[in-house]
Amino acid sequence: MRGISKLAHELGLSTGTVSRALNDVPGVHQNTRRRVLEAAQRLGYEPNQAARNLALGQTRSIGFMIDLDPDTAANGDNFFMGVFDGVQSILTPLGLDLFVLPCPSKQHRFAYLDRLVARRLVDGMLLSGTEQHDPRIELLQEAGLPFAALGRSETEAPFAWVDLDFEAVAEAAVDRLVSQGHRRIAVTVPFGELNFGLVFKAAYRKALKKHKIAYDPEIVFQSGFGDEDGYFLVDAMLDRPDPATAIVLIFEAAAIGMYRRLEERNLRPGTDLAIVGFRDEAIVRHLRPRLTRFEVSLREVGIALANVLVDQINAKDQAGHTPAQSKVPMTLLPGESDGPPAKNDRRRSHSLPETSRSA
Amino acid sequence: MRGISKLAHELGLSTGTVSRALNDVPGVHQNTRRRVLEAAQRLGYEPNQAARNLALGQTRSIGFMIDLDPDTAANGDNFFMGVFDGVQSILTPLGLDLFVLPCPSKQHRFAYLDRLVARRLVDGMLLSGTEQHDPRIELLQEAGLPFAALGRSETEAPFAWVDLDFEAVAEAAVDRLVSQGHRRIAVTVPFGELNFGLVFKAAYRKALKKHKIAYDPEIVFQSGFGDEDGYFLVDAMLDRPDPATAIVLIFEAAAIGMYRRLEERNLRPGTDLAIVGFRDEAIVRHLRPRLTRFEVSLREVGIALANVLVDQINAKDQAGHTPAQSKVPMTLLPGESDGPPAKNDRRRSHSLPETSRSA
DNA sequence: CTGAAAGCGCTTACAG
DNA sequence: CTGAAAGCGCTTACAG
Repeated sequence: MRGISKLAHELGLSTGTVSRALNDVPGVHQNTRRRVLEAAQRLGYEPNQAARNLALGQTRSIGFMIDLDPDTAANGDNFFMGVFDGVQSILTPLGLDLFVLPCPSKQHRFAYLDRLVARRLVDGMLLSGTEQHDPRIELLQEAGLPFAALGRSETEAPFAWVDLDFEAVAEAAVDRLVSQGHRRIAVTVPFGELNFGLVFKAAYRKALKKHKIAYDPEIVFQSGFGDEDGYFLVDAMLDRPDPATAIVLIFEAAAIGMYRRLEERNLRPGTDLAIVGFRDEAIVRHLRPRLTRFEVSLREVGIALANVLVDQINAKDQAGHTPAQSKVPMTLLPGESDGPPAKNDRRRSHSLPETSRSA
Repeated sequence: MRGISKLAHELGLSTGTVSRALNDVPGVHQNTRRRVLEAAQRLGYEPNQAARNLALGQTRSIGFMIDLDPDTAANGDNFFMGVFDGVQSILTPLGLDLFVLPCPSKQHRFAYLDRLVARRLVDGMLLSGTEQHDPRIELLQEAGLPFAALGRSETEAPFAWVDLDFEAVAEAAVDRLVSQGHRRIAVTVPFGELNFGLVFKAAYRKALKKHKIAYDPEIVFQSGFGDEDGYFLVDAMLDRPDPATAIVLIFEAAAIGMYRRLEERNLRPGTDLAIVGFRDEAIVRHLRPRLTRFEVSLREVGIALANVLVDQINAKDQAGHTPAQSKVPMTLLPGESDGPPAKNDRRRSHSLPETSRSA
């Protein structure tokens, strides 16, 4: 005999009573409950999770799907740990466990999720790295599994999400650059289908419009998450007709590469090219001149995300429930990397050091 | 009706036969098997995980416990994603799922693990951030749950582990510095009980002995994982009698802070102070002068770790099985940050800029 | 080769 | 307030 029946046997009780005592079901004598709790404690009893899940039809656990794809993982690295902690701070008090489910780099995200969902492994799912059209969202909607996404998507039906306030970033950055005298402001967007690129671009266009600046797709640069992407960005930006005088990044690491390449070209960030960085991170904190960037609490992101999911779980089967959606604020940390445009443009040096990657 | 009984009903078969067909149990007619597989595919059937776990007494899944403790999380950030991918590459083909189990920053590691183990959530466990004495190891041994640790520990009974080859790092770094003419070589060790600090220090002492250099505990510096730790390290190193001429780091980010502080003091890494960095990472790749550092494949770490665990699982209940233990090689990437000691020591400037943190 | 039945360890109406 | 029993959805000896 093992598990709850062993415990019940030792106590001379039925498993039903023991179960009720353990689960705080009302209608158990106080003394009985005390005896049960004491014995459980003493014998180190914990209910078998599988049996409990089967009987209850739920798992009391939440999955958080992340990508191990090296392109985005480099980014995720400095992002998710903080988010997890925020998520846990909400879930743990509710008795919900968090399992992080890393999708192997070689596996298809949809197939990976599909299998997990069908196996009824978790009661709720957290998604990240949402794409413009993200079939995972429909999958979860059809499966009736409560979920919340870290990131928006163009998907038709409304769904629960939390996202960074990319609109605020675009507006604050453009406003600030314009007030410094910039009129030709470049931006970065991610490669591929990641939805935040769209969101950011739209907000950027809106901000330009506000200042009556024409939109020029030529100075919207695709970039990856690495600092080397910033390195190559400098040449791509400057070695073209009518180069921009400023750029707004939505990748943390890019600023590092940009600083390095600018230095190699004997140019100075903030003087010869204005740079507004993205998230405040240890890796950019010590750039000189100090990088203008945005602060966001990853813990708050996790908290918001967990709250939105819990709301979905509570509202399950509730007909007219509107999924919650919220943006986490990003506040500007002013630095000296985004000064006014240079009076005399010394950026087209003819004795440039070669970049390590040939064009 | 749902699940396997629904599937069986549609096919006019018993659940037993369907189960056997699905699980490749021999003794099912070929045509029957084909029909079952086809129907399962068509109806998107996946076995309920809880029911399967309960019937089998196993979960076919592996847990990987990580810490969300901010002190170490900053490190883990740039470490675990690569390791996960390596782990998955071994587990997935074996039909084992990986759940990452993040221990909330406020929760006690032992209690967190204890609960997971008692609930029989996984068939095997991967541990990280092992401490000198790590009670989690005994917990798992007593529970009889197969496990492998990323990192060694002083724990009595032998257990399965994979670790970075800190010995090779210490020896290669000291050899190289000595051959450049250094005799006074400092090292860093982590705060707290993390076991790799001990391992590294022992290897360092051994390497010194080889070169007949006396060990001086005064130049063994405790450090955290952040780049700011490197920043403060510079003053701690230099502003003392008889400062070391070289230092070996076992934290990636520290080099960044050191470079910055040295620059503020008008000193040059590699010329005024020799620095040997730790793991090659994007964040140190662009330091100039180029940082001498070590390369290790995180994927290989994950692969080794998963293999060691799988070996433990297979050997379960096997009496005389010796747990596998292995070190992942770290190979030197020579840079220019560790040149010979300066002829004239210009390190004690009397017009130092203040550090931002007062002493 | 297939089916009927027991069992995995819980929870929860239903009696008493 | 407590117990006996059914049921959650699988797997697997045991018959046939």
